[in-house]
Amino acid sequence: MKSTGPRSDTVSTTGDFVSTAGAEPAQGYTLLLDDQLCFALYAASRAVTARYRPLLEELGLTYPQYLVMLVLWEQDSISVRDLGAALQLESSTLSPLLKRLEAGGLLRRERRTDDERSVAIRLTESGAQLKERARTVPMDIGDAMGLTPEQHTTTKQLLRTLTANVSQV
Amino acid sequence: MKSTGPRSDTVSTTGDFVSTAGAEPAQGYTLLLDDQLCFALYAASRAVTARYRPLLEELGLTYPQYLVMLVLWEQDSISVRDLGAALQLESSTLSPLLKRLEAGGLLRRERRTDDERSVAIRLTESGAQLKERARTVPMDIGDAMGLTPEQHTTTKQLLRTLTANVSQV
DNA sequence: CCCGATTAAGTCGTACACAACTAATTCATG
DNA sequence: CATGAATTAGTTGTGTACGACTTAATCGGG
Repeated sequence: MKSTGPRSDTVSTTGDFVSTAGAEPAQGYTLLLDDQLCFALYAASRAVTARYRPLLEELGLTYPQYLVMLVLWEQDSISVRDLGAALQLESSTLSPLLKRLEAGGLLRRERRTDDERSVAIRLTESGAQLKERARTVPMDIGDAMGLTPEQHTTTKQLLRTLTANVSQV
Repeated sequence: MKSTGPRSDTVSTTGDFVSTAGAEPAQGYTLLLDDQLCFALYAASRAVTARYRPLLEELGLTYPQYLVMLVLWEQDSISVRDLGAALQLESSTLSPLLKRLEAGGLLRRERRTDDERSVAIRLTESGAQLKERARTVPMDIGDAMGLTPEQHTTTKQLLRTLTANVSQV
Protein backbone atom coordinates (compact mmCIF):
# COMPACT_ATOMS: atom_id res chain seq x y z
CA MET A 1 0.00 0.00 0.00
CA LYS A 2 1.00 3.66 0.15
CA SER A 3 1.15 4.37 -3.56
CA THR A 4 3.29 7.44 -3.29
CA GLY A 5 4.35 9.54 -0.37
CA PRO A 6 2.16 11.69 1.76
CA ARG A 7 0.94 14.65 -0.25
CA SER A 8 2.97 15.47 -3.37
CA ASP A 9 0.58 13.73 -5.73
CA THR A 10 -2.40 16.10 -5.56
CA VAL A 11 -5.03 13.43 -6.04
CA SER A 12 -3.63 12.48 -9.40
CA THR A 13 -5.87 14.51 -11.60
CA THR A 14 -3.22 13.32 -13.99
CA GLY A 15 -5.72 11.12 -15.74
CA ASP A 16 -4.68 7.62 -14.76
CA PHE A 17 -8.33 6.68 -14.61
CA VAL A 18 -10.17 8.18 -17.49
CA SER A 19 -13.09 5.85 -17.85
CA THR A 20 -16.57 6.22 -16.32
CA ALA A 21 -16.98 9.60 -17.92
CA GLY A 22 -20.74 9.90 -17.87
CA ALA A 23 -22.43 9.19 -14.55
CA GLU A 24 -19.53 10.10 -12.29
CA PRO A 25 -19.79 13.59 -10.80
CA ALA A 26 -16.45 14.59 -12.27
CA GLN A 27 -13.11 15.07 -10.56
CA GLY A 28 -12.73 12.68 -7.66
CA TYR A 29 -15.97 13.11 -5.73
CA THR A 30 -16.96 9.56 -4.89
CA LEU A 31 -19.09 7.85 -2.29
CA LEU A 32 -16.17 5.79 -1.02
CA LEU A 33 -15.75 6.10 2.72
CA ASP A 34 -12.00 6.34 2.52
CA ASP A 35 -12.19 9.25 0.12
CA GLN A 36 -14.14 11.37 2.54
CA LEU A 37 -12.29 14.06 4.41
CA CYS A 38 -15.38 14.33 6.57
CA PHE A 39 -14.85 10.81 7.84
CA ALA A 40 -11.17 11.39 8.55
CA LEU A 41 -12.24 14.41 10.57
CA TYR A 42 -14.97 12.58 12.43
CA ALA A 43 -12.71 9.64 13.23
CA ALA A 44 -9.83 11.87 14.32
CA SER A 45 -12.03 13.89 16.61
CA ARG A 46 -13.35 10.81 18.36
CA ALA A 47 -9.91 9.24 18.58
CA VAL A 48 -8.49 12.35 20.23
CA THR A 49 -11.39 12.54 22.66
CA ALA A 50 -10.83 8.89 23.51
CA ARG A 51 -7.19 9.59 24.17
CA TYR A 52 -8.14 12.39 26.54
CA ARG A 53 -10.60 10.25 28.45
CA PRO A 54 -8.29 8.50 30.93
CA LEU A 55 -6.32 11.68 31.59
CA LEU A 56 -9.45 13.71 32.22
CA GLU A 57 -11.04 10.98 34.26
CA GLU A 58 -8.38 11.59 36.87
CA LEU A 59 -9.57 15.18 37.02
CA GLY A 60 -13.21 14.13 37.12
CA LEU A 61 -13.93 15.79 33.80
CA THR A 62 -15.33 14.79 30.45
CA TYR A 63 -13.83 16.30 27.33
CA PRO A 64 -16.48 19.00 26.77
CA GLN A 65 -16.30 19.82 30.47
CA TYR A 66 -12.55 20.20 30.11
CA LEU A 67 -13.08 22.69 27.28
CA VAL A 68 -15.39 24.73 29.51
CA MET A 69 -12.76 24.70 32.23
CA LEU A 70 -10.11 25.88 29.75
CA VAL A 71 -12.21 28.95 29.05
CA LEU A 72 -12.83 29.60 32.73
CA TRP A 73 -9.16 29.25 33.62
CA GLU A 74 -8.50 32.04 31.15
CA GLN A 75 -11.38 34.20 32.21
CA ASP A 76 -12.76 33.88 35.69
CA SER A 77 -16.30 34.97 34.89
CA ILE A 78 -18.27 34.56 31.70
CA SER A 79 -21.88 34.40 30.58
CA VAL A 80 -23.44 31.25 29.16
CA ARG A 81 -23.87 33.15 25.94
CA ASP A 82 -20.18 34.03 25.59
CA LEU A 83 -19.16 30.56 26.61
CA GLY A 84 -21.37 29.22 23.84
CA ALA A 85 -19.76 31.61 21.39
CA ALA A 86 -16.28 30.51 22.44
CA LEU A 87 -16.99 26.79 22.21
CA GLN A 88 -19.61 27.02 19.48
CA LEU A 89 -22.13 25.14 21.56
CA GLU A 90 -25.83 25.78 22.10
CA SER A 91 -27.28 26.68 25.47
CA SER A 92 -29.22 23.44 25.24
CA THR A 93 -25.88 21.63 25.41
CA LEU A 94 -24.22 23.93 27.90
CA SER A 95 -26.98 24.28 30.46
CA PRO A 96 -27.01 20.65 31.61
CA LEU A 97 -23.22 20.41 31.32
CA LEU A 98 -22.76 23.46 33.51
CA LYS A 99 -25.26 22.06 35.96
CA ARG A 100 -23.09 18.96 36.29
CA LEU A 101 -19.95 21.02 36.82
CA GLU A 102 -21.79 23.03 39.44
CA ALA A 103 -22.91 19.82 41.15
CA GLY A 104 -19.24 18.77 41.11
CA GLY A 105 -18.35 21.96 42.95
CA LEU A 106 -16.15 23.42 40.21
CA LEU A 107 -18.23 26.48 39.39
CA ARG A 108 -21.18 28.60 40.43
CA ARG A 109 -23.95 30.09 38.34
CA GLU A 110 -25.46 33.36 39.41
CA ARG A 111 -28.00 35.54 37.68
CA ARG A 112 -26.56 38.93 36.80
CA THR A 113 -28.12 41.85 38.57
CA ASP A 114 -27.62 44.32 35.76
CA ASP A 115 -29.25 41.98 33.21
CA GLU A 116 -31.34 39.27 34.71
CA ARG A 117 -31.54 37.35 31.47
CA SER A 118 -27.86 36.59 31.76
CA VAL A 119 -26.16 34.06 34.00
CA ALA A 120 -22.57 34.51 35.09
CA ILE A 121 -20.43 31.40 35.37
CA ARG A 122 -17.69 31.71 37.98
CA LEU A 123 -15.04 29.29 39.17
CA THR A 124 -15.08 28.08 42.75
CA GLU A 125 -11.84 27.77 44.66
CA SER A 126 -11.87 24.07 43.84
CA GLY A 127 -12.38 24.79 40.14
CA ALA A 128 -9.52 27.26 40.07
CA GLN A 129 -7.23 24.78 41.83
CA LEU A 130 -7.90 22.10 39.27
CA LYS A 131 -5.89 24.15 36.77
CA GLU A 132 -2.63 23.03 38.31
CA ARG A 133 -3.48 19.37 37.92
CA ALA A 134 -4.46 19.98 34.29
CA ARG A 135 -1.23 21.69 33.30
CA THR A 136 0.41 18.68 31.74
CA VAL A 137 -2.66 17.52 29.82
CA PRO A 138 -2.00 19.51 26.61
CA MET A 139 1.55 18.24 26.45
CA ASP A 140 0.52 14.65 27.07
CA ILE A 141 -1.98 14.85 24.24
CA GLY A 142 0.40 16.79 22.04
CA ASP A 143 2.92 13.99 22.43
CA ALA A 144 0.34 11.34 21.65
CA MET A 145 -0.62 13.14 18.45
CA GLY A 146 2.92 12.66 17.26
CA LEU A 147 2.94 15.50 14.76
CA THR A 148 5.93 17.69 14.14
CA PRO A 149 5.48 21.30 15.29
CA GLU A 150 5.06 22.26 11.64
CA GLN A 151 2.40 19.60 11.04
CA HIS A 152 0.66 20.62 14.23
CA THR A 153 0.48 24.24 13.13
CA THR A 154 -0.54 23.37 9.59
CA THR A 155 -3.33 21.09 10.76
CA LYS A 156 -4.69 23.67 13.17
CA GLN A 157 -4.65 26.29 10.46
CA LEU A 158 -6.32 24.08 7.87
CA LEU A 159 -9.03 23.06 10.32
CA ARG A 160 -9.74 26.67 11.14
CA THR A 161 -10.03 27.56 7.48
CA LEU A 162 -12.31 24.60 6.95
CA THR A 163 -14.49 25.50 9.94
CA ALA A 164 -14.77 29.11 8.83
CA ASN A 165 -15.72 28.13 5.28
CA VAL A 166 -18.17 25.47 6.28
CA SER A 167 -19.86 27.70 8.87
CA GLN A 168 -20.59 30.32 6.26
CA VAL A 169 -24.29 31.05 5.90
CA MET B 1 -10.82 40.44 23.74
CA LYS B 2 -7.38 39.46 22.37
CA SER B 3 -5.56 40.86 25.38
CA THR B 4 -2.15 40.31 23.85
CA GLY B 5 -1.48 37.43 26.19
CA PRO B 6 1.92 35.84 26.53
CA ARG B 7 3.24 35.02 23.06
CA SER B 8 -0.03 35.51 21.24
CA ASP B 9 0.88 34.15 17.82
CA THR B 10 2.43 30.76 18.14
CA VAL B 11 2.56 30.38 14.42
CA SER B 12 6.26 30.97 14.12
CA THR B 13 7.40 27.53 12.86
CA THR B 14 10.52 29.41 11.83
CA GLY B 15 12.42 27.87 14.66
CA ASP B 16 12.54 30.59 17.30
CA PHE B 17 11.25 29.24 20.58
CA VAL B 18 12.04 31.19 23.65
CA SER B 19 11.50 28.22 25.93
CA THR B 20 10.08 29.67 29.10
CA ALA B 21 11.84 27.29 31.45
CA GLY B 22 10.60 26.48 34.90
CA ALA B 23 6.92 26.02 35.73
CA GLU B 24 5.73 26.25 32.15
CA PRO B 25 5.63 22.88 30.44
CA ALA B 26 8.12 24.06 27.85
CA GLN B 27 7.62 24.77 24.17
CA GLY B 28 4.16 26.18 23.62
CA TYR B 29 1.95 23.82 25.58
CA THR B 30 -0.54 26.12 27.26
CA LEU B 31 -4.04 25.79 28.61
CA LEU B 32 -5.37 28.46 26.23
CA LEU B 33 -8.36 27.23 24.28
CA ASP B 34 -7.18 28.78 21.05
CA ASP B 35 -3.86 26.98 21.26
CA GLN B 36 -5.49 23.59 21.32
CA LEU B 37 -5.46 21.58 18.12
CA CYS B 38 -7.93 19.30 19.84
CA PHE B 39 -10.47 22.09 19.98
CA ALA B 40 -9.95 23.04 16.34
CA LEU B 41 -10.60 19.41 15.52
CA TYR B 42 -13.67 19.13 17.70
CA ALA B 43 -15.13 22.38 16.34
CA ALA B 44 -14.37 21.45 12.72
CA SER B 45 -15.98 18.06 13.07
CA ARG B 46 -19.17 19.51 14.48
CA ALA B 47 -19.25 22.30 11.91
CA VAL B 48 -18.95 19.80 9.05
CA THR B 49 -21.65 17.60 10.52
CA ALA B 50 -23.89 20.64 10.83
CA ARG B 51 -23.27 21.47 7.21
CA TYR B 52 -24.29 17.95 6.21
CA ARG B 53 -27.48 18.06 8.25
CA PRO B 54 -29.85 19.78 5.79
CA LEU B 55 -28.53 17.77 2.86
CA LEU B 56 -28.91 14.48 4.67
CA GLU B 57 -32.27 15.41 6.09
CA GLU B 58 -33.62 15.28 2.55
CA LEU B 59 -32.43 11.68 2.41
CA GLY B 60 -33.85 10.91 5.83
CA LEU B 61 -30.40 10.24 7.28
CA THR B 62 -28.29 11.52 10.14
CA TYR B 63 -24.58 11.90 9.61
CA PRO B 64 -23.50 8.62 11.28
CA GLN B 65 -26.29 6.85 9.42
CA TYR B 66 -24.92 8.31 6.19
CA LEU B 67 -21.50 6.86 7.01
CA VAL B 68 -23.05 3.44 7.49
CA MET B 69 -24.78 3.77 4.14
CA LEU B 70 -21.48 4.74 2.48
CA VAL B 71 -20.01 1.45 3.64
CA LEU B 72 -23.03 -0.54 2.50
CA TRP B 73 -23.08 1.12 -0.91
CA GLU B 74 -19.54 -0.17 -1.36
CA GLN B 75 -20.18 -3.58 0.04
CA ASP B 76 -23.64 -5.01 -0.08
CA SER B 77 -23.31 -7.26 2.97
CA ILE B 78 -21.20 -6.79 6.08
CA SER B 79 -21.18 -7.92 9.69
CA VAL B 80 -21.74 -5.51 12.56
CA ARG B 81 -18.21 -6.29 13.64
CA ASP B 82 -16.64 -5.29 10.33
CA LEU B 83 -18.83 -2.23 10.11
CA GLY B 84 -17.57 -1.23 13.53
CA ALA B 85 -14.00 -1.74 12.38
CA ALA B 86 -14.57 0.40 9.29
CA LEU B 87 -16.22 3.26 11.15
CA GLN B 88 -14.39 2.78 14.43
CA LEU B 89 -17.62 2.58 16.36
CA GLU B 90 -18.67 0.22 19.13
CA SER B 91 -21.50 -2.24 18.77
CA SER B 92 -23.24 -0.33 21.54
CA THR B 93 -23.38 2.63 19.16
CA LEU B 94 -24.11 0.67 16.01
CA SER B 95 -26.83 -1.64 17.27
CA PRO B 96 -29.44 1.04 17.95
CA LEU B 97 -28.38 3.01 14.87
CA LEU B 98 -28.82 -0.04 12.65
CA LYS B 99 -32.15 -0.73 14.27
CA ARG B 100 -33.30 2.74 13.23
CA LEU B 101 -32.08 2.23 9.66
CA GLU B 102 -33.88 -1.09 9.58
CA ALA B 103 -37.05 0.55 10.86
CA GLY B 104 -36.64 3.08 8.03
CA GLY B 105 -36.56 0.22 5.56
CA LEU B 106 -33.03 0.84 4.28
CA LEU B 107 -31.44 -2.40 5.46
CA ARG B 108 -32.08 -5.81 6.95
CA ARG B 109 -30.27 -7.65 9.73
CA GLU B 110 -30.09 -11.40 9.59
CA ARG B 111 -28.24 -13.82 11.80
CA ARG B 112 -25.59 -15.77 9.89
CA THR B 113 -26.15 -19.48 9.62
CA ASP B 114 -22.47 -20.45 9.57
CA ASP B 115 -21.76 -18.41 12.72
CA GLU B 116 -24.78 -17.53 14.73
CA ARG B 117 -22.94 -14.99 16.79
CA SER B 118 -22.63 -12.80 13.73
CA VAL B 119 -25.28 -10.61 12.15
CA ALA B 120 -25.17 -9.74 8.46
CA ILE B 121 -26.30 -6.26 7.46
CA ARG B 122 -27.74 -6.12 3.97
CA LEU B 123 -29.23 -3.28 1.93
CA THR B 124 -32.87 -3.40 0.92
CA GLU B 125 -33.88 -2.29 -2.55
CA SER B 126 -34.85 1.04 -1.04
CA GLY B 127 -31.46 1.37 0.66
CA ALA B 128 -29.62 0.60 -2.57
CA GLN B 129 -31.71 3.13 -4.47
CA LEU B 130 -30.86 5.90 -2.05
CA LYS B 131 -27.32 5.86 -3.42
CA GLU B 132 -28.37 7.77 -6.51
CA ARG B 133 -29.88 10.58 -4.50
CA ALA B 134 -26.71 10.77 -2.39
CA ARG B 135 -24.31 11.08 -5.32
CA THR B 136 -23.94 14.84 -5.18
CA VAL B 137 -23.52 15.05 -1.41
CA PRO B 138 -19.71 14.67 -1.32
CA MET B 139 -19.30 17.37 -3.95
CA ASP B 140 -21.68 19.74 -2.19
CA ILE B 141 -19.75 19.33 1.03
CA GLY B 142 -16.42 19.47 -0.74
CA ASP B 143 -17.39 22.81 -2.21
CA ALA B 144 -18.53 24.13 1.16
CA MET B 145 -15.18 23.19 2.71
CA GLY B 146 -13.54 25.55 0.28
CA LEU B 147 -10.10 23.94 0.39
CA THR B 148 -7.88 23.62 -2.62
CA PRO B 149 -7.35 20.05 -3.80
CA GLU B 150 -3.88 20.20 -2.28
CA GLN B 151 -5.18 21.42 1.07
CA HIS B 152 -7.89 18.80 0.98
CA THR B 153 -5.37 16.01 0.46
CA THR B 154 -2.96 17.40 3.01
CA THR B 155 -5.65 17.70 5.66
CA LYS B 156 -6.90 14.18 5.08
CA GLN B 157 -3.37 12.84 5.31
CA LEU B 158 -2.54 14.77 8.47
CA LEU B 159 -5.76 13.65 10.15
CA ARG B 160 -5.02 10.04 9.31
CA THR B 161 -1.54 10.30 10.75
CA LEU B 162 -2.96 11.93 13.84
CA THR B 163 -5.64 9.28 14.26
CA ALA B 164 -3.16 6.47 13.82
CA ASN B 165 -0.75 7.96 16.36
CA VAL B 166 -3.39 8.79 18.90
CA SER B 167 -5.03 5.37 18.63
CA GLN B 168 -1.79 3.65 19.50
CA VAL B 169 -2.04 1.50 22.62
C1' DC C 1 -15.18 -34.40 23.77
C1' DC C 2 -15.42 -31.01 27.29
C1' DC C 3 -15.01 -26.82 29.57
C1' DG C 4 -12.88 -22.40 30.22
C1' DA C 5 -11.58 -18.54 27.19
C1' DT C 6 -12.87 -15.81 23.49
C1' DT C 7 -15.91 -13.53 20.35
C1' DA C 8 -20.23 -11.15 18.53
C1' DA C 9 -24.07 -8.48 19.24
C1' DG C 10 -26.85 -6.26 22.23
C1' DT C 11 -28.62 -3.69 26.76
C1' DC C 12 -28.11 -0.16 30.19
C1' DG C 13 -26.56 4.11 32.19
C1' DT C 14 -24.37 8.54 31.54
C1' DA C 15 -23.15 12.45 28.89
C1' DC C 16 -23.08 15.08 24.98
C1' DA C 17 -25.25 17.67 20.69
C1' DC C 18 -28.80 20.06 18.51
C1' DA C 19 -33.54 21.51 16.77
C1' DA C 20 -37.67 23.30 18.41
C1' DC C 21 -39.74 25.39 21.83
C1' DT C 22 -40.73 28.21 26.36
C1' DA C 23 -40.29 31.77 29.97
C1' DA C 24 -38.37 35.77 31.60
C1' DT C 25 -36.23 39.98 30.68
C1' DT C 26 -34.58 43.87 28.04
C1' DC C 27 -34.56 46.70 23.89
C1' DA C 28 -36.33 49.82 20.55
C1' DT C 29 -39.49 52.51 18.26
C1' DG C 30 -43.39 54.83 17.63
C1' DC D 1 -43.75 55.17 28.04
C1' DA D 2 -46.07 51.24 26.10
C1' DT D 3 -45.62 47.24 23.47
C1' DG D 4 -43.94 44.14 20.08
C1' DA D 5 -39.32 42.39 18.78
C1' DA D 6 -35.17 40.58 20.28
C1' DT D 7 -32.24 38.31 23.59
C1' DT D 8 -30.88 34.90 27.24
C1' DA D 9 -31.06 30.67 29.48
C1' DG D 10 -33.32 26.69 29.97
C1' DT D 11 -36.48 22.34 28.78
C1' DT D 12 -37.82 18.55 25.84
C1' DG D 13 -37.21 14.99 22.43
C1' DT D 14 -34.20 12.41 19.39
C1' DG D 15 -29.93 10.47 18.18
C1' DT D 16 -25.33 9.54 18.87
C1' DA D 17 -20.97 7.78 21.70
C1' DC D 18 -18.92 4.80 24.92
C1' DG D 19 -17.84 1.97 29.21
C1' DA D 20 -19.49 -1.87 31.72
C1' DC D 21 -22.07 -5.56 31.48
C1' DT D 22 -25.00 -9.68 29.53
C1' DT D 23 -26.17 -13.51 26.55
C1' DA D 24 -25.33 -16.71 23.19
C1' DA D 25 -22.26 -19.09 20.26
C1' DT D 26 -17.70 -20.72 18.89
C1' DC D 27 -12.91 -21.95 19.76
C1' DG D 28 -9.06 -24.52 21.63
C1' DG D 29 -6.11 -27.22 24.64
C1' DG D 30 -6.02 -31.23 27.49
